[in-house]
Amino acid sequence: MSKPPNSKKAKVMIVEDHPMFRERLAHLINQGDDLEVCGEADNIRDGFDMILNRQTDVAIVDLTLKGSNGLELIKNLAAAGSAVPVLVLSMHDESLYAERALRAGAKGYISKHEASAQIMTALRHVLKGGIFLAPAAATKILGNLAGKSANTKNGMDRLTDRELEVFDLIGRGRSTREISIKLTLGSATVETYRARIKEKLGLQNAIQLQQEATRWLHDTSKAVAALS
Amino acid sequence: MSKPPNSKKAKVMIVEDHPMFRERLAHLINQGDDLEVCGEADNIRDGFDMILNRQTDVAIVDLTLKGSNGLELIKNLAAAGSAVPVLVLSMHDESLYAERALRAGAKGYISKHEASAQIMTALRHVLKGGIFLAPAAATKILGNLAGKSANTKNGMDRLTDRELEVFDLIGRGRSTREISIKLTLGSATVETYRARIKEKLGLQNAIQLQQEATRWLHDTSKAVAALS
DNA sequence: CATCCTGTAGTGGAATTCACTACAGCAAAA
DNA sequence: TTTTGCTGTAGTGAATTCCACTACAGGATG
Repeated sequence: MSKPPNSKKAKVMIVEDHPMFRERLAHLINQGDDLEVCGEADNIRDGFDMILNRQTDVAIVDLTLKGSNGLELIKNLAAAGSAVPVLVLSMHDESLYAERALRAGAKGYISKHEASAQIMTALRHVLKGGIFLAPAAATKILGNLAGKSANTKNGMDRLTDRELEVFDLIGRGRSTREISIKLTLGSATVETYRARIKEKLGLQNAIQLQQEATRWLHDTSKAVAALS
Repeated sequence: MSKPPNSKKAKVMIVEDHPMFRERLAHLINQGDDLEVCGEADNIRDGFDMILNRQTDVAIVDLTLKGSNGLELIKNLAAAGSAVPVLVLSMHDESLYAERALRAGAKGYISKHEASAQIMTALRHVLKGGIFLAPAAATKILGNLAGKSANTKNGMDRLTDRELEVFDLIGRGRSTREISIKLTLGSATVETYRARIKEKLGLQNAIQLQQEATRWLHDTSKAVAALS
């Protein structure tokens, strides 16, 4: 591998499946004199391999990759004993995901809606070993850790990672069978998740489940509600 | 900045709420010698004003802005008699959105997952007056339009009273059986309505039907709320 | 009058949903 | 250090629903 021996720059791995976003990110990273992109991936497999094989110093990972869940990648890295700090990027502001990401082993969580300077700040902070969290997410998580009472958690918070993944797919209109294929599971397993989700969210039947999921996806990706 | 005086650049308006994405887009647009960014907005209000006031030649609009739906912006533009062609950007690949966008008056629909070159191609195509659609969405929509060529009413308008009634109840989460009871019909009859609705709206299966109905109800109730 | 559209309904097989049960791994609790 | 509880995974069989067709009558339309 031919690489400049002079590099004191920290190596950053990008795992992100929106080309435009990735390009911009790469550009910003390479612009400073302290960071350089050492690889880009648009799926968890490549991301995983590259992070482990290229002496990565820090990784910036999108949670919602097209093939599968970025959470998966983070868990795999942790399981493989990787010490590479990970900053999670997400288009959901929902601190729901922030908590899950941190639990999975990420060192930071930032929304794609943030200004680029803010994202770079977060990246550098995480590289230095810090934890980066947006204020909103931070208060929520801290609150959760403090309160700790399980019954405080309402609705969606109670869903496990896997359940949430299935819920999301349901909202995207995927049938049980499609979901089972996508996640490489038996359809019986997906059925179990559906049943558990229904139970946790207090839904009566498949129709309500479908509706809740559709609405949830609709509402979380768009509308933060009227300014009234 | 070498700007050939003989060639007027087309003015592009960007309405997109992810800063990183917007920056990259602006950069790509300004890079060529045929286009230039004439404004950027991250919400529909600013977007609307700027498109109308700055002799915009083409607009590129994200469908999922925070605060509200980009669809709204497109409809408003159409209502205001604007002739500015709009290319819709979306992170949903779902062709359901593509159809809605075109109906609302957009001239093109492209996913954010596409490569940047592809997006620029789409933008230029739309600027020149063309319609740009990804193959998947195209086949679906054309299929819908094909059968009853030219002048059939679009979408919902084609539903008969009874069908609309059923559609509404579906959106409210009623099962086929519940609907049949509520309307004092045989459940077989309701099934027939479901089948006809699916056919008229070009829906593939029960899941899509459910989703469409849910969304429709959601949208219309939101519209009603906006009026008051 | 021939046809299309709409409201209503039936049939039978394919597919999905649902209510249970099962079990292993792991973490928290006792 | 057992025990308990949650999570991820999967199976079974019965109940329900979906779906593709077919059917027919009363209007509207051409």
